[in-house]
Amino acid sequence: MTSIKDIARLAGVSPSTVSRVLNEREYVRAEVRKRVLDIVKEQGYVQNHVARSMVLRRSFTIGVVIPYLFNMFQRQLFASMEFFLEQQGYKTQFFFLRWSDASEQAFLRRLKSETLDGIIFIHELDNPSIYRYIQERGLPVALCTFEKQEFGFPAVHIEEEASAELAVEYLIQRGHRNIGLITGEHFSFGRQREDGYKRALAAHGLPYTPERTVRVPAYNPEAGRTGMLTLLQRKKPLTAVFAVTDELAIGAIKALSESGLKVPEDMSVIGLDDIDISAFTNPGLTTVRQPIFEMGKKSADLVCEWIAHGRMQGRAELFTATIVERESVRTLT
Amino acid sequence: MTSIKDIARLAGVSPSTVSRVLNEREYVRAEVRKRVLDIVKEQGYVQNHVARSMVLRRSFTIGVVIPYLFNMFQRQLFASMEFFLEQQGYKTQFFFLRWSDASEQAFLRRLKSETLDGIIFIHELDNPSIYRYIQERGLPVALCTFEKQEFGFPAVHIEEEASAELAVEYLIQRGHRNIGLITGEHFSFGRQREDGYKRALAAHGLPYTPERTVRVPAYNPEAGRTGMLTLLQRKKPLTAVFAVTDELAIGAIKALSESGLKVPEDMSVIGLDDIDISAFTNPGLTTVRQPIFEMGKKSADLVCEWIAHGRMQGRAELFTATIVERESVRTLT
DNA sequence: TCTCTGGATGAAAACCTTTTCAGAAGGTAT
DNA sequence: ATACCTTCTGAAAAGGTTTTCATCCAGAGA
Repeated sequence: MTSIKDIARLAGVSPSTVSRVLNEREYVRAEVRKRVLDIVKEQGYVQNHVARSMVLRRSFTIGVVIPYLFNMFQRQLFASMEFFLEQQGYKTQFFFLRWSDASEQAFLRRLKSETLDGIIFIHELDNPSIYRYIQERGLPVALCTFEKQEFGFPAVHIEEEASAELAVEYLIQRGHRNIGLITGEHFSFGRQREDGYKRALAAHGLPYTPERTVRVPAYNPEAGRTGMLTLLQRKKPLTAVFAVTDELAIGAIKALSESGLKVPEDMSVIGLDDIDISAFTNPGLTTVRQPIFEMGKKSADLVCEWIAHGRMQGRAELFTATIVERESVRTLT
Repeated sequence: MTSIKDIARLAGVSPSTVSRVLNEREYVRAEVRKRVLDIVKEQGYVQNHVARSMVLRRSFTIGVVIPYLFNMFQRQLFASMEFFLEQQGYKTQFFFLRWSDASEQAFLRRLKSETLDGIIFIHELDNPSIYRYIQERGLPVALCTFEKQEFGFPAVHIEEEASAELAVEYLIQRGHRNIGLITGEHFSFGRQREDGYKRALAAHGLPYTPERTVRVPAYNPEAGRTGMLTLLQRKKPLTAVFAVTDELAIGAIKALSESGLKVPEDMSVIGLDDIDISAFTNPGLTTVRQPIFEMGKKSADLVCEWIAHGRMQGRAELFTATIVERESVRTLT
């Protein structure tokens, strides 16, 4: 491997000068610059990133923390982040966290050993020790899809409760009175969306009946399917269901068709997120759209600006969610 | 940040000794080892990974090259790789490549500057210069879902042609004679699956009619949708369609339902891949399953073993695909 | 002619590890 | 007592870069 020394020798200058050329410092004669650049090109030399990181004590790498079994919504989110991070000259290092203490501990160790320049969370951690470490170290950070009041980190998210309310409101306005809820465990957005559901009910004087709520262990289609099945089994009158994520909704629709029920004729279903695939289900899923792409961009910008300015720039970035009408909701007459 | 020197000073030994303890070398008194370990724990010290990579000239990092707009199949694949790589003590660095020369060049530069220990491709590159560079450098590598005869790299994949043949054969055996094909551009698997389609037709004495084939610019649902629409437009008699990927098939089903056609009553659809979501479409997608998880594991193992033994271990790993029967294919009577 | 100024350059230190080599201490065989 | 192992330890070099500091040189002003 050719090093900066080789280039220096070949160009008849010192390594310092080559470094200056490569990093576009001033104080180097145009003639010398050209000679160096020519040799660099000729030799196909590129800076050794490891050595560079070591001396500069920064890695030009942003960590992105994401659940190991990330869903399609999170996938689109991190694709968007990666795109903007790359655009600004940063590499992205993904950390896929499992839902275990061991996994979080391993992550903390890597965090300490790895010289990241910043970090974005798309995954809400229960254990505060990691957030605490980040705060103490003053590492630039952004939270995406949730917030942590206690730490005051910049957070990028929609108004979860209001968005859920929007979905249920949509159902109520179309004449639905007996509305089921499929939600999941863990993560504040689950609770918040549940609260939004209750608030919408309350706003219209509808009673909250616990039998119409089912709580499943994950936010994926399979969980949505079993959730819908148990809801059906309880035999409470039901004309519509709000699933707190699109993936749950997709599973719910599957369960309904398995049970010989038609969507939306026999049962309306509404989701929340608007992931890509929701436009391709049968029937097309009516849902509430999070501006995924923009949220990814904003998160990336937030850490990059923090790094550039040396201190935190914004606090919270609230995005608004909007209804996407497709075919999974019927108007009752 | 505490360094190995701080630990050494605190423990009253030299940095060399601390290093020996940390790397579990022999020749250090049990008593000293314990003292050092205690201080390490007390100080929460972890080795600086960058410095370590520099002196060892390896990064314990494997690169995974994947299309920027990776599909759900590739997503499951790389999740599986990441899992096994992590298990063997490697970090994973993802490279999301866009479909452009600039993107490939940028990747090559990073490849040169980054000291990766190995690399896995889930993305077939047209330009041979990258493969050539890897070969010259002797970098451990594995190809997943395709192969490159000229380079002799280890490759993990199914028999593409035979798998496609299996799908079409399934259709033929259920009485279908007029079978459409939706395939995409780029990537050898598209061509190979197309060949499999033709071979199945030929094996049963059925004519190949170009009007029943449509080639779309991508392998995603939207492309599948437009593909199906043009197929329908051509008004050739058709009772079944083979989409070369599940995502295409999902889009095709959507197009059919938009056109008022029922699957499988009016048209049968079969895919290939068996991605997670295929079990949740309506109707459930009949498809051909690639053993995604195992293929990811095998790819990871291949590079890890290459690294461990210092030279290439296997050449090609062929996996077999199997039919997954769901509800999107009807038997003609 | 002498001093000053400012641009251009190189030598060397620093970043944090690992590893080689040499040496010390203690034991054993001659 | 000497020579020779073993086991353990530390000093120093090495890895590839950036940056500080010192030096050199040319031109300007006195």
